[in-house]
Amino acid sequence: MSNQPQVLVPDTRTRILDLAQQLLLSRGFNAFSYQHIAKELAVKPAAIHYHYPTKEDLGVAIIQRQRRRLHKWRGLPRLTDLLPQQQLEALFEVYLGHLQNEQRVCLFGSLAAEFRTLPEAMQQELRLLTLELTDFLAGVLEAGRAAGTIAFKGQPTAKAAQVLTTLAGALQMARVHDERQFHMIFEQLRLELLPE
Amino acid sequence: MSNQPQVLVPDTRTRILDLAQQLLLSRGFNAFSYQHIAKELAVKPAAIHYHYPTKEDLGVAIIQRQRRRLHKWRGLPRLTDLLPQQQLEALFEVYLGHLQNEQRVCLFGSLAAEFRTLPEAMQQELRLLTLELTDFLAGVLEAGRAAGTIAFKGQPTAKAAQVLTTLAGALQMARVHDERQFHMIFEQLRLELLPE
DNA sequence: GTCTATATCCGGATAGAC
DNA sequence: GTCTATCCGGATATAGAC
Repeated sequence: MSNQPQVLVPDTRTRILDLAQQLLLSRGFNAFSYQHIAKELAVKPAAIHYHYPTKEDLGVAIIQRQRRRLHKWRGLPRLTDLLPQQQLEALFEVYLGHLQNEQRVCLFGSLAAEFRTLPEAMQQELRLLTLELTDFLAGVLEAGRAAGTIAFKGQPTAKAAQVLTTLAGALQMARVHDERQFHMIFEQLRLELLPE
Repeated sequence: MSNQPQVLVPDTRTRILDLAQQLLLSRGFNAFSYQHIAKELAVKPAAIHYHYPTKEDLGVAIIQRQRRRLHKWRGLPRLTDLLPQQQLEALFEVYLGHLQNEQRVCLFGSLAAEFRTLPEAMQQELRLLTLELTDFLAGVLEAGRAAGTIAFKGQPTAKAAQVLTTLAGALQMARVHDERQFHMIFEQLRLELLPE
């Protein structure tokens, strides 16, 4: 789920975006500043403003990139060739990755709490991201149930929304407590969806 | 889940706490200020500092009051006399109440995202609150399963943690999208836990 | 218990030199 | 593309009058 050409050191613009996303996920949108980024990258805040004039631009860019990554990821043969239950496992792996990156929260989980304080453009992008993610998962769940390898009651869309909010919440739990809380919830999900 | 004596107009100290909690739930901890509270209550920021010297004091007071309310609520005969599945429904009602109050998020869902930016004392109080809530729900689930009226696989503690994070996440979903998203997830939960 | 006045700091953002 | 310098607003917080 990385989309860089083989460049060892990304350009400044990308390094800003990478770091901003890291800070967003670990501190929230209102609690990170251009100065945080500037200090870490050893540049001045004005340089950041050159690439992203306003904080809103920066926030929007983060979410849009994540949407592009999702689209690309959904289309990878490495993913589309998999069986539904394997695609579900692949999605689980992404969330496990969040946990291990010391980030411990996904974009939705980071932005939902302060949603009402976000610029309109960011709100709209986040809505699109969650809709697209839900849509993808609903398709996987439906196909898995048809094939008899994924189990759940009710409508695929409802179940997909439930699973995604649970995963987001589980990452938040890991932040408040520790990894074991996440794995507890995680295994509970797996137990219910993928019974042998 | 209200613990005021029959006073029509609460004292300033309480009005501050009430409003601060409302602001916390709707904007997050870092995005509300003493000035917001002061303007709404038609007093000056210095008056707030008199009652709660620092913002940390205010934040801690909010969580501690919620913990006291939970303890009181758990012990009410109106609750303890109920059957497990009814206690579960009563808990669901609390979350439905959040939704209808235009608040649309619980304390955990509000604070988890910016957790790392919170004062240590608030972090500790929030940990205690979630532990106590999980403990309560785990007991209800276990009793319900023993009585054959609540259905779930796995350990009661794991299921309790999963249900609570799902509820927290569902409220966040309602904020990002609309109430229907919440009800979808909500009915999915009910469908799985309380089958007829 | 609430006010005025103020100290201090940090946030996002812009102008213009290099 | 990055810098220096600066503006402006808003944040938490305190001192001391009333």
